[in-house]
Amino acid sequence: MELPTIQSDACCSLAGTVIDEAAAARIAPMFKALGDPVRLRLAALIASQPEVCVCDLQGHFTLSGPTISHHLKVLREAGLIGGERRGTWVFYWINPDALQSLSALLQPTVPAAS
Amino acid sequence: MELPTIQSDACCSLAGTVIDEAAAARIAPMFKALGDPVRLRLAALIASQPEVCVCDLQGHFTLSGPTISHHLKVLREAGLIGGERRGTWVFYWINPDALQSLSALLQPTVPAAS
DNA sequence: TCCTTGTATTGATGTTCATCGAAGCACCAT
DNA sequence: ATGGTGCTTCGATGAACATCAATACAAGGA
Repeated sequence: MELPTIQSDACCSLAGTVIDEAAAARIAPMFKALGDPVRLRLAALIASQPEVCVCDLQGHFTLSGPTISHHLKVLREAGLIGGERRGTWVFYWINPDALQSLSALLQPTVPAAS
Repeated sequence: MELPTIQSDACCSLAGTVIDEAAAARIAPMFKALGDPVRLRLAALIASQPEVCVCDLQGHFTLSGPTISHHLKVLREAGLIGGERRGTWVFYWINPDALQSLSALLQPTVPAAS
């Protein structure tokens, strides 16, 4: 059933390691959160400034308030952003560590010598 | 809610730019493809070697053949992997460029203009 | 030419998801 | 208090998704 495979050569990878079931269950929700066009743009908007008020996000979309709020919740539960109410408004900020860990996971470990 | 993290004025970002609607529609499907635990593990397995036979992938999962085949198709249509039949078996390989572009997008430091 | 093995597609089913309107909560000003 | 504004939660709905069994396709061997 299983063919022999060549393992030795330094190859590009998702961090060069095979991801076990537990790690996949932990990491996949982050990618999933970024896997919606609205949330990807929301994350980029939030990441473009130290912090952003929800009131400033709504104008970028032709979506209802509840829908924006839903997507922000998904991003927050994935650990990609944090949020806090301050007085009347609610502010969100990016979680740089989460972005960095995902970026590192996708980074080819061995840059091809050109 | 959590406390806000202190951030310098040089702010992290998804490539330091706001993502417009068209770009989001193009990029989000790649993240979405990685947003399933099975596909994330499949991608990591494929990326761990120059190329992998489907027959070597099946053993890592308790899923039916058609389901594995479906997930491979999703990864392929997202542009993350390529595949080819050679004789009896079908082989898949990772698309390093796709991974690299996603990694760069998540990189906190703004890369040099390209 | 058949049979076997490996992989993909089809069709069906239960679940998850994106979205909205309505309602609720939090805060502020009067 | 009372009302108003900003955001979230609730409940519902139609679409998308993950999964499997059955079927089909492709290639090699008897």
